[in-house]
Amino acid sequence: MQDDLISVKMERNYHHGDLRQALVDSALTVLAEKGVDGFSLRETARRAGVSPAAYKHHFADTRALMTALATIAFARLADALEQADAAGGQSRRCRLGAQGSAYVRFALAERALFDLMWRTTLLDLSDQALSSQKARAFDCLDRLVRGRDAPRVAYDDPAMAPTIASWSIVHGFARLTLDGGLGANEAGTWQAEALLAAMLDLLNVLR
Amino acid sequence: MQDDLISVKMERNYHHGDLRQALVDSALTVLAEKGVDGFSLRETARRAGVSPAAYKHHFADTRALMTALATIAFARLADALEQADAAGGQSRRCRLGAQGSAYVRFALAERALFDLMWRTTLLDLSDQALSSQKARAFDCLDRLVRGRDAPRVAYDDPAMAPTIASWSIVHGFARLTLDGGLGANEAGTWQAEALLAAMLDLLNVLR
DNA sequence: TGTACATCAGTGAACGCGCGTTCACTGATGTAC
DNA sequence: TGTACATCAGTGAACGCGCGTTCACTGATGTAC
Repeated sequence: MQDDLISVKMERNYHHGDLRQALVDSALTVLAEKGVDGFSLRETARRAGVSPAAYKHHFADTRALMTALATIAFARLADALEQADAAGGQSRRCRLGAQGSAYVRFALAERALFDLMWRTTLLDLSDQALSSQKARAFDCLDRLVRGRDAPRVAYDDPAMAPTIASWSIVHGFARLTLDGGLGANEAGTWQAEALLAAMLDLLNVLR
Repeated sequence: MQDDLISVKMERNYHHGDLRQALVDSALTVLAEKGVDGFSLRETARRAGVSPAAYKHHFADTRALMTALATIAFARLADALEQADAAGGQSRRCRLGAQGSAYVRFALAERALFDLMWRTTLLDLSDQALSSQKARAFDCLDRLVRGRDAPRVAYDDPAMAPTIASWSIVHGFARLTLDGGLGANEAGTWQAEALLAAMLDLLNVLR
């Protein structure tokens, strides 16, 4: 009863309560529905039931909002990879398969979010939160492939080849599947999982 | 002298001569300069020195023009792959390296064109010329990996795994390099070639 | 060879669109005394 | 506890933009007789 009154009051408040979160939520919805190219800030405001100028108190510009969304995306990806790694069992080969499969599943399930993560012209790459979540995802794979205690080296160091090869193969497969490079995969008949497993078996990356 | 008069006459002609080709040419320029997202038909018309409506006699709509550009892109890619394959020598392993390297070089050199090829929402996927050039590129790699006489099978057939794994690794690497997934590669210090070679060596795809 | 006329390939002004952002504003909240 | 006032978080109308496309048109070309 009391709660109802409060929540009604909050909904009708001139001051929103947590508009920032509400904007992020509806932005995620709009993004998922319309895709990266169809995304619009006005539509996001509309969904949040708020005027198109309201967002300015929470985000400097569209880029800032997009960057927040991409940060969430990388965080979710990192979560998925870490979870898959933990559930992957003892064998490193199995864990590699589990991570790769989680990567592809994430890309296929969250297509627009996955697109946004790599549409770097739309993002603020100097954003700390973004790059730290991105690093979290990368490190999860790198620790598995190169070993937990491998020294940190530059991305273009030859020692990185196994990690980058693994990342490339799952990333490339996800992109080709999403972008129709591999024929018609609309019907869902595409055996992404099985094929991916077969592909990772071709990769001499562990040991 | 005669030629000069003729060419001057042609330039000033109310009728253009070969507007279709001129539009394609300036579209390629605009695309390279502005990228896929910054591309505009009006700008293309401006560059061709022609009114914004003129294109209608040669292309049904923007999508048709984009599709023509993507077709050219796939044709160029297929050319590059075939050439690399021919120059790759006897060893299949070397030819694989040569094709992979050509693929990545194409992507890095023709960034906007490479982007467009995979931006399928902008293209008319039912276009015959487009799909035949796409197939040319795919077949070039497939013949090398699965062998010249391998039976045609569906893309999601397990027998396709080696071809798709190879394609995925070069495609993924190209995309990650372009999209900054692998750290700052602006300065050109990125050793794409060497790293790619090391990666392909990790792939057990031939024999 | 000349003329009438249909067809073709352009023009350029205009339309309508949705966008991100600006602006002056207003209503609610929090604080000082 | 009550009041004055600064601050904050919204409103909603308006601006300017460039876009793709439409429309009625016009100038050049090709063809029939």
